[in-house]
Amino acid sequence: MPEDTPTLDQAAYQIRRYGLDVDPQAVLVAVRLMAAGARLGQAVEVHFSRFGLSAGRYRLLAALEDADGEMSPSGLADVLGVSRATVTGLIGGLEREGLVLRRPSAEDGRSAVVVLTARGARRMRELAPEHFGRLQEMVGALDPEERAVFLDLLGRLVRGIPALTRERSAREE
Amino acid sequence: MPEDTPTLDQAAYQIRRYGLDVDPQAVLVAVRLMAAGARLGQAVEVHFSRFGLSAGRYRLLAALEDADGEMSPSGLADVLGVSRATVTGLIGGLEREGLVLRRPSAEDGRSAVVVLTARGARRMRELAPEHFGRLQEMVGALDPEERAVFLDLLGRLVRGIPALTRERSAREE
DNA sequence: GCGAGGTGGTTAGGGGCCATACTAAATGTC
DNA sequence: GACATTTAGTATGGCCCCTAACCACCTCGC
Repeated sequence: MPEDTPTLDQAAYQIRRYGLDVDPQAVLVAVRLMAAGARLGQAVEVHFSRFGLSAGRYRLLAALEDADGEMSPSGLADVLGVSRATVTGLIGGLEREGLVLRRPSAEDGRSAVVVLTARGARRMRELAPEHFGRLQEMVGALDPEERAVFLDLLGRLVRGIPALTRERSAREE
Repeated sequence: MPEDTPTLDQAAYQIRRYGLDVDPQAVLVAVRLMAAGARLGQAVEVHFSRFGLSAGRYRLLAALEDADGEMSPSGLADVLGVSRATVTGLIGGLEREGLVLRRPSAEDGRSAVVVLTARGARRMRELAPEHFGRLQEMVGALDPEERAVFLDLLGRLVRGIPALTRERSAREE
């Protein structure tokens, strides 16, 4: 699984196979971004597994810290951009490890409050230097100006993602 | 889950909480790329589900086309960059749908050959116009020069991914 | 030949994510 | 106040991906 795949030629070949009028370079951007995302996602899981966490669990703990240590499950789901069911699963794992605990809400009988434990806070404190250090190292190949350019371009691509899922008008079938 | 999260301020805040000497902008690039990858991944799954496929299954069918319709499971695993076990699962799904079939290899008694069926080829032909069209649309916000810049920067970031998983030298603890 | 080690494929079990469907509690309406 | 609707959280079952373990087969060295 080399890292510069697919190539422009491969993309062009796949498009031409169906006689489509599509820019191979545009397709290449989309496909490479997907591949990079998948690759990065896997590396991040390996990275966090060293601390007994996963990417999702880390993000939940970080969100908890940002909220001064307390937050409801549905609030977490909103902030993390995942479903409530996923948050339930993440909390379960973190609670088993004692990094977080669940307390019923005083105001709302339906609601719960997820609390960052001292142990959870310590875990975050311990992994922070290495975590952020490695992230910085990964991005080190880009100078600050290039990073700004990348963030701009990436943001514009992200805003184009709805093109993949949007319903099309009827006459386009 | 807004699309410009986290912000530079949020990244800076999380870093400062531990008194680390890390560039917030670098961290932001890493985190945004992760978020974009996850977001794109989900959108792609929705996209492919319209054709009764998933991203993994589509990629397998495409790899099969590139190899003129026949390939061994382990060859597919190499090309797709996933484990052999994952390929076994993908083939299972595709075989149930009749898009692919499994045949024992004539030369090697251990090996199997995965064959793209006529139905599989037709499915790919049918979805191609919409698939590539939407990809192009997603990338439409970037002009060709910007796309080239993006591919360059993305490639350099991908080459930095090993920084996340690499073992560190002993004196760094 | 024949046993050792390597390779191909599958199974089992785990985690992350999702959608769907359910329960319990809060809220709105009459 | 009683009933319908909405909301919070969870359980279930699915897909994708992984690793580890396993079996069958190939291949190499003796």
